[in-house]
Amino acid sequence: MGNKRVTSQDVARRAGVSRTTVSLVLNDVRWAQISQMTRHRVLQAAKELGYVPDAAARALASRRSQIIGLLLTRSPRHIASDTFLPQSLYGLIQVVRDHGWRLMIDIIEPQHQRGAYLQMARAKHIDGILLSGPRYDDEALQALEDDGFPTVLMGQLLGSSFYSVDVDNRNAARQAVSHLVNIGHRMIACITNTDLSYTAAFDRLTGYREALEDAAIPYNQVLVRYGDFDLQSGYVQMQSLLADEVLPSAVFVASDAVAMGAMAAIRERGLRIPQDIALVGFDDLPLAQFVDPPLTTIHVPAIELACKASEMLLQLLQGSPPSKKHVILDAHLVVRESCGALMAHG
Amino acid sequence: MGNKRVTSQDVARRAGVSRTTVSLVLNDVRWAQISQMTRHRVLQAAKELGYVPDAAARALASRRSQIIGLLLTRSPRHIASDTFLPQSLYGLIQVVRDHGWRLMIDIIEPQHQRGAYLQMARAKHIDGILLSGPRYDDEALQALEDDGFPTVLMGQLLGSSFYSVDVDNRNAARQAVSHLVNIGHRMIACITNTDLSYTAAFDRLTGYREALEDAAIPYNQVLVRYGDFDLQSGYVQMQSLLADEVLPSAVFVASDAVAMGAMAAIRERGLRIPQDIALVGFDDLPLAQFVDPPLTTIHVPAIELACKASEMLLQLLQGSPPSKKHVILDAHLVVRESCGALMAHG
DNA sequence: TTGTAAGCGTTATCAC
DNA sequence: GTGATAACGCTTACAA
Repeated sequence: MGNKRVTSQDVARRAGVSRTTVSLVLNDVRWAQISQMTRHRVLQAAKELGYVPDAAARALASRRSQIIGLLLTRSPRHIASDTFLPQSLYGLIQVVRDHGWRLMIDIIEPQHQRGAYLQMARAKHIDGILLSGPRYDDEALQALEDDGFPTVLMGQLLGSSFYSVDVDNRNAARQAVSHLVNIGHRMIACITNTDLSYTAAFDRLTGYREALEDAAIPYNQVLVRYGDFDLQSGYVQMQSLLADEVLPSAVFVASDAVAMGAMAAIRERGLRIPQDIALVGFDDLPLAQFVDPPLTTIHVPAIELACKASEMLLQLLQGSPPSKKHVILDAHLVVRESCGALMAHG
Repeated sequence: MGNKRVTSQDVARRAGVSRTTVSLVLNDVRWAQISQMTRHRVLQAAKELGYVPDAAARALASRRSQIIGLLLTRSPRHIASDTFLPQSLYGLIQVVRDHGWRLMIDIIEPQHQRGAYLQMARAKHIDGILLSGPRYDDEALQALEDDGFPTVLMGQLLGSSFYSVDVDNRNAARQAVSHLVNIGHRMIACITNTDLSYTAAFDRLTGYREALEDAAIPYNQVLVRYGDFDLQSGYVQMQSLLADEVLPSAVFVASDAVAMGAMAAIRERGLRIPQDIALVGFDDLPLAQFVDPPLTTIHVPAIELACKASEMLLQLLQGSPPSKKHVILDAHLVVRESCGALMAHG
């Protein structure tokens, strides 16, 4: 209808006050004591005119955009099959919106665009960063750290000063593999979720090694394969495992998505799960309980993780830093049917 | 390091030119002919100083934010299990970023926040909207249309003037169901992807009805169930179908995710796919070919759809409206193993 | 080919 | 309690 843009000036005029007052009222500034009457008049006028503050003007003047940047550090093609992402988004958007902020999303490719973090940060497009999937070999992150830009990691980076939320990948993996050991497996292969420059991948593999060590089973590199986030990679790596002379009796796959690819390869080969090969996954995607057989896996509280991370970042941005720098959420084994029961000896 | 913010003024000073020139060079303004030397000096200075234009200031002055809003119209809990979303994001982010824009994401809940579109639009937070999952009962959309706010629908809304990209849901569904008919099924149930206020759900159900009609099979409402996006809903609705006295010999499930829930219910009941019950899905998620049995489904070019939609919106925003208002991409049946071959008669 | 100057719509610092 | 007024950092007519 009204084509001319409604500004705070218009509201001020209509309410018979100054723009300052309008701003004070609309931003609910505490220390500025506004009379109830004035306050009401302003609110009324704003409503009648359908006034919506201009985001850019506000950002420019206040020096904060009220936007949080969600940065995904994976190659774009991995995003497409990232079944974990929707859960994160769910948690994030909820929290961010409830606080009156917005979410901007971008992908940082491992190889290129190293400086992309800083680009968004320095352009003041965003006030803070939520970084998913930190990598050990990410130098640009260092720059963020030096700048002291408000950042919360979804994941972990040992030795960095970033706030972070994560599960204990190492111990969870250890738990998963120990489960396999406990039901009698000794020939246990591993397919990682992705390459080891991702901290989560590295930690999960470490957990695998530790569990073997606990059971005095020698670590055998021949039994390890490297997944690459998606189903296809699980399928291919499992095929590779199945091509060896001697087959593992169980496989720890450090990602449910990769595990589902692996399951397909096992079936295709005419083998049964868990009778011929037992499988443990990691993530507990919503899908995990619906596949055949239902996947025994590590439950990662994806939504909770996202919520916690965004809450921490918002606290940081609102001047009340969270007490804990590193939050570790519980991840635990969920036993379903892909491991079977106790193995027969031999 | 340098703590004071670098402004275009600083760059201008260093390059020995005015701020205007800096702006002209950095924005690559065509008609303003800048000498190669000046141009070079400015670029050099900007680089040396690590200058990054302030997003808010730029937006305020130019009246465009260079941000595209991706609005998802589903209830937040559906987002969590939306395995389609990652593919869309993949396409979107690619295109948007390649054009130098950014992506802001938000969820519009079916019930609340009707005005949320306008909020973001009027705040000029975003220059254009990409709307995923339009619904027939969405009144707020009308306001957008009246405002003439640049919008592209991922999906369709018959009778609206919005630009849109979609597949032909009706015909694809018809194709899927006809396939079942052709291999001998007559008792064909349907589980929708979600409730019928979503245009895609409505159209797919219509396609189902049409295929039955083509085969002179009466439409039987008893055989229809309503899914709700996620696996769980497929599981529950399939159970409901299996609880009837007489079982269908095939089910058309209008979403792969829902179909996977259905598969679990069928297995749990001790029935085999496709021998006892044949299944056709819709979407062709990356997962579809890896489940057991591999799912026969309608392939929807998700990434292409997202790319196309964002390209159209960008064209719109850059003043060169796409020639076609409504783009329909090809969706076709992919035959895998969840339907089996020709049925035995009887 | 480049510079001057007037906005853009807020917020924030003072006075009153 | 409320109102001037100066930033905020950039774009863009218009002038030179």
